[in-house]
Amino acid sequence: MAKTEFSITCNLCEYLKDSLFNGLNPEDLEHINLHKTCIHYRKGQNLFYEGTRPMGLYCINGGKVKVFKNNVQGKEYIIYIAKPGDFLGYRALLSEEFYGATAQVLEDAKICFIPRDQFFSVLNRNPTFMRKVIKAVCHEMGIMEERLAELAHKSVRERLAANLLMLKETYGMEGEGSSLIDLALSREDLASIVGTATETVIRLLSEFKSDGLISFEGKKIRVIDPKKLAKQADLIVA
Amino acid sequence: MAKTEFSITCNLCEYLKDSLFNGLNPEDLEHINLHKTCIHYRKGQNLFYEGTRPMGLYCINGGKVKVFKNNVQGKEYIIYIAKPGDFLGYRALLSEEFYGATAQVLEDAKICFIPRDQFFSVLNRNPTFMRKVIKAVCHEMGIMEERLAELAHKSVRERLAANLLMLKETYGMEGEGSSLIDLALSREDLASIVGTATETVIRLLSEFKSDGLISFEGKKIRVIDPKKLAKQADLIVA
DNA sequence: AGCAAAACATGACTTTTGTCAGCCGAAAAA
DNA sequence: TTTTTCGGCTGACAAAAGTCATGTTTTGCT
Repeated sequence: MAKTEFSITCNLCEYLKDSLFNGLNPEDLEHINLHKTCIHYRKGQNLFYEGTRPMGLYCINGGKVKVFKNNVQGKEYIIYIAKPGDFLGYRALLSEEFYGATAQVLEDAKICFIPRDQFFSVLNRNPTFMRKVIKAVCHEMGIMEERLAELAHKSVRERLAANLLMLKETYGMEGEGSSLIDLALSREDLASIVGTATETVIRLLSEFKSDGLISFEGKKIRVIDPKKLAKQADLIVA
Repeated sequence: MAKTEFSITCNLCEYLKDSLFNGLNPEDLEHINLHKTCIHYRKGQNLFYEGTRPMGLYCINGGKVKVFKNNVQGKEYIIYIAKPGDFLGYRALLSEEFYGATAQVLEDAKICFIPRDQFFSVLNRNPTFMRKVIKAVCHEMGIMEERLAELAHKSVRERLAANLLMLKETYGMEGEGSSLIDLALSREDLASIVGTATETVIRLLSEFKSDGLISFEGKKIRVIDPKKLAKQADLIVA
């Protein structure tokens, strides 16, 4: 269970090109590189907890991490699932607040930690980088607004279908005519994404399956008919 | 129905102290001031529409504006309600995307418009201002995450109670022991905030009223017992 | 391999919420 | 002033989704 370190160099990182750090000048990237710590995490370990103070920024180099809020009864709502190349914990860091959610490793992960001060010093001397950060955060916010409206007005069936399509977009591995969602999600986690009860997800999934929209492959879901799924996600009414 | 201009100077604006522009150096504030246009809007007029390109930033100097998304059936979901001192439309402007929502005047308003280029030039030469913007946006995002989790797991009754308390915090005019929500909201608008049907809001409001939690004062709602309302907002189960 | 725990599945039932229809009263338009 | 429209309100009903109970399968552990 001991956290084991691993070593990697930022400017050689395979995810750099998709990351916010892409385009950062070499000296600043090296500054980040020298101060980061890279650690292996096992499934189930927590990166940070809701209500605690952020000490830095997490950068995912492998595996998957879920970020969720717990409600009074202990039920989870998953805000999002981070994959390699994603940053975690920047929201609270930048707003100078406590974490609003907990981050837990879903699949064994390799994660780099950049201390708060090092990140801020790079941020503060790079207005261009700042602009990129603003742009990214505002884009995220647009997605949030979308989800908010969806949650407010769509049925559980529609939301499940929409979320399956979303997961396919983000984690889909394309095969012939169908694509596999490369994420070992439990039904409970899926329910926490959709915002419903586990039993409801189970029932709807088996409906989708018998209607030939999806199939199960081990712990993973394969999307067979994205078009029909999209129909379920929108409104059947026309 | 003609839009009529009005005149105001930024550095004399009574809302400057609560605004993001507070602390901006005098030359930049004057730059904004010289390029802004200030217009009277009547109830029902639109500032901008979902799906169109942002041309600048709106700064509210009087009145109230609702920002909402329309779903397929034309049902609204109100993302938020802006009051004097608030900025509108910066999210899409900064993410360089189309507007994700529509802004419509709820109560006759006085609104200044700052063209895109003028705002960006001030932003780009003020890293400190940028940092303030990042901080504000990230704070907003935390609120969104909160609402997302609330929408996912709370019942309509809980959400209505929570939203009434929120509206009280933001628009409340304190009286002896009770506070009036200074916002002429229709039941339909309230339903669009809570994410439910108008009839449900009506029923719950009259329950809250007969339980002595709120009372009606013209078109407005008075919060009589915030404590009990908070109990309704959380979980009664304990 | 064998066992315990967790995840998945299904049925029965209840509760919540949405929808539809109709009514009333106040405000706006003619 | 009359008429129309709109917002608020209520009842009846249907549909959606949650809860509870129980059984089965899978997984992980020793």
